[in-house]
Order: sequence, then C-alpha cells, then structure tokens
Amino acid sequence: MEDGGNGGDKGGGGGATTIDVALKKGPWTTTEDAILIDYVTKHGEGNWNAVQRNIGLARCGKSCRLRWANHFRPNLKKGAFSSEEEKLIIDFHAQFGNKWARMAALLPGRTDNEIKNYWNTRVKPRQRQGLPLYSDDPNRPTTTTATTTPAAAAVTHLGSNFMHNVQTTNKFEFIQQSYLPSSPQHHSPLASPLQYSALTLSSPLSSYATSSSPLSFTFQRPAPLLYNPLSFKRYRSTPNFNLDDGFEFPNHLNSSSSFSHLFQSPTSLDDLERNELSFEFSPSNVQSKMQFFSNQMEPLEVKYDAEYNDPSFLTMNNNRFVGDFLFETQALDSSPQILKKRNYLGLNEGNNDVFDSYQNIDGSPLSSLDWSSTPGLRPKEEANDLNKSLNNDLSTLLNVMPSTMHDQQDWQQNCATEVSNKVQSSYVIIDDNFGLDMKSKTSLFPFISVATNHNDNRGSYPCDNLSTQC
DNA sequence: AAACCCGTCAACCGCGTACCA
DNA sequence: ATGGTACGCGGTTGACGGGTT
Repeated sequence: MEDGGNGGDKGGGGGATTIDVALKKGPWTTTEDAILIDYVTKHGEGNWNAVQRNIGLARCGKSCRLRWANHFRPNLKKGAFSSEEEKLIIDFHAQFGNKWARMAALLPGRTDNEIKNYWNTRVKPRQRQGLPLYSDDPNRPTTTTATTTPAAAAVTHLGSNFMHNVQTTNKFEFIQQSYLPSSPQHHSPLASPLQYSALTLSSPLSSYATSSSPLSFTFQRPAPLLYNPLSFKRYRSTPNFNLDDGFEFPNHLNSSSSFSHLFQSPTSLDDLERNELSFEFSPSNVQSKMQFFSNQMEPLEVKYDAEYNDPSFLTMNNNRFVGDFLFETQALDSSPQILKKRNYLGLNEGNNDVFDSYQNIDGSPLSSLDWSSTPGLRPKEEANDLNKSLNNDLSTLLNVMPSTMHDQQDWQQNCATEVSNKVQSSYVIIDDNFGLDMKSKTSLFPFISVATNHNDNRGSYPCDNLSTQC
C-alpha cells in the first residue's frame, strides 16, 4: 500500500541498487504516469526497481508500486464507497482491526489506502463522537453479531446467485490450485475488466498441472474475490480408469443450466484420447474450449477456457454464472503477483473443524503441523494468519451453503464422516487469496451431473441427496 | 479579498518479512 | 547462517480544495 521511497528506497533493507539518479518525490506527473503505465504494460508488475533502472523514471521502486497499485492497477474501482462497502469496512474493521490490506483483499477494486483513508476520515471521527458508524442506518448497532460474522456478511452479500444455484442434492469437495504463470502476466491498465484474453498457465509445482489454464466456475459476486478460479477435477481412480466410466461433466447438463447453451454439441468422451484432448464450442459471443488432460498416473483434469468479446454477454441473465467465471479468469489474468506458495487446507476427518489440515504438492496428506518439514511449502506468517481467517470464512461458507439443505448439522457431521470413510483428502488451497475448486466427485451445482467411478479414495462418489445419504 | 480551518487523499516513512545468493 | 534485495504493511505527513470567518 502506501509505501514509497525516500531516495534510497529504505525500509527493511529494500534498497535501490542504483541511486545515482536523484529520485523524485511528491505528486506524480502525467508524463511519469505514462512512463510507468507503459513499462508495466510491457513488462508486467513486480521488479519495481527495474522501472527506475531500465527506463530512467526518477522514482524509486516503492513509489512506482504504490502509484500503480493505487491508481492504475486493473479493475480498480474509483469513487465513493457504496453503503454496502461502508458496512463491510466497518464489519471488517471490527474483526480485523487496522488490517487495511486484508480488508482491501475482501473489497474488490479497493485499495488498502482508500480504505484506511476512509476509516480515518469518515468512520473514526464518527466513532470518536459516539455517532453511529453506519452513515445510512443510524439505528444499526456498531458491533457485529455473533451469528453473522463479517465474512458471513460478505459471503451473503457476494454469493446470492451462487446460493441460488446451490441445491441440496450433492455433496461437494473443495480444491484449489495455485498456478504459476509461465510468463509474466501482462496486463494493460487501459484494458477493460471485461476484456478477457485466454491464459496460458502452467504449474510446475503441481503434479497434475497442465499447460493450460485451469478453469473455473465461480459464484456470483460483484468483482473477483479470488485470484484463482474454480475448476472441476476428476481424478483418475484406478489404473483401469476409463473415461467412459461415467464422467459426464460438463456434457451432461440439463436444459435449465446457465451452461447449457455452452454445451450444445455433445461430445462423447469416447472421442477423446488420453492426453490433452480438447473440443471446442462456440456459443454466441464466446469462444470456448474444453480440455481433458490425463495420463495413466495423473488425474484427469478438465479445463475450460473461454474468451469473449462482447461485454454484454456477462450481463445476460442466463449467463451470470459463466460471467462470473469469466470475470474470475480475468482476475487471474490480472493477478498482481505470482502465487509462490501453495497452502492447502483440507478436510480434517474426525471433527467439525473441517479446514485445518494440509496437503503436500504431490497430493500426499500433510499435517497442519508439518509446515517445517516441507520447506517448499512453508507458508509465510501472513498466509497462516490468513488461513485462520479463511478457516472462518470457509466455515461460514459451509454454514451458509447447507442452510439450503434439509439438515445442516447432519450434513456437516455426516459428511465429515463420509469424508473420513471414503476420501483421503479434499482440499481448499489457501494462498494470498483463496478459492475453491470442486472435484467432480461432488457438485454444488445441480445442473452438473457427475457419474462416478468407484472404490477409490480419490474418485467420485455419488451422493444424490445429502439429507438422506450423508 | 484574505486568512484560517478542516476534510480528503496521495504520497512518504519506517519497519517487517520473504526470498535468494 | 548471513547479508542484500525486493516487496508489502500500517502509521503519518503534507498538499490541496472548499467552506467559513
């Protein structure tokens, strides 16, 4: 956030190596802005000191980063905070304190500096004077209730459409991967958030990584909350695994699905070969491509890429879901940093605390206490800290989702047992942001039918009705 | 009209942490 | 293990504009 230089880019040793040029301070000129934008557009974010080194912009790296982050970063939302944002800020502050960056991560398009300034200039004075914190609701209590956490409020706020699509018929399993872009992610600050270009990502860390973008379906929200999209995975369960064994997503969609128009040309999996197969569909306005990746030892992975050139596509009611996912992909595309860590949270079979274990990169279970044994995966403190809060968030999410189900408590308890009995691990991977990937094992989405392979810990399991089967 | 006050916001400062050689 | 570099965070400052005196 607001960092910046003092000529030597001091601060924690963050030193500029080239100090020959007197670095400028103070307000940025339009010329400087143009230079910065041009540089970042061409070279991507990061390595901020190189801006000064390479193109002679007389600003230290910190100042460049700050200027970019607060003014030119893609998807920045300018203007006054909405009342909903205000409420979220107040709620977040009640939970996090002065953790402006964390709040910013939960308020898409807003910077920590913005939030901090807002707090210090609007909320704090009201607080000091004993006035209600919520500008539009003088009667609203100034503390959050025990039953509605800020995270829950956010989930509720952001996920209404998502919840609308959730039905009670399927269990689900979360997974998220972090992908390292194979090349610097370039993103024009001038690009519309709705201009999506296909990604080429690779994940050298992932044993089941492929060379294509992980794709994603995500839930409704006004702007990307997650850097990494959701993806559906189908794991090869046995050496005899057969593609024909009933993996039907996403070809098997009912007519009410918002995806249905995307998958109008049924393509039999018989037609697919074992390695990196793909077929394409071209619904109106969207170029999409679905890929299956598989080999004998690795999980089959389904990728769905799409690009579109008509922003109105996203606003069509029946495309909201796809719109979300495209938006999410855009968020991935514009991710300001390469995700360097892969922190896994998985279901802890045995109790109700479902998110406190970890998985190694290679898929082997890893105790949450074992960070030190996996140097490559050791999370920074922040990530751990975030994990904690995300534990809450995810728990909240889980609390919300089953609320549409028949019996939430039973669902939680029985599904924990179910997981324990049948599944080695299911994961939510936490990075600086978090996301949920969904194995095909289960589906939150009633319009996605997943036939299953059997007798395998990593395979798919039918659970047609939670309330009766779980 | 000038001086002053105050709110807002961009930018700076100092520090901490991650990463790497 | 250590030191250097890069980056990010929270606190703070100062410029600026609008309103008031």
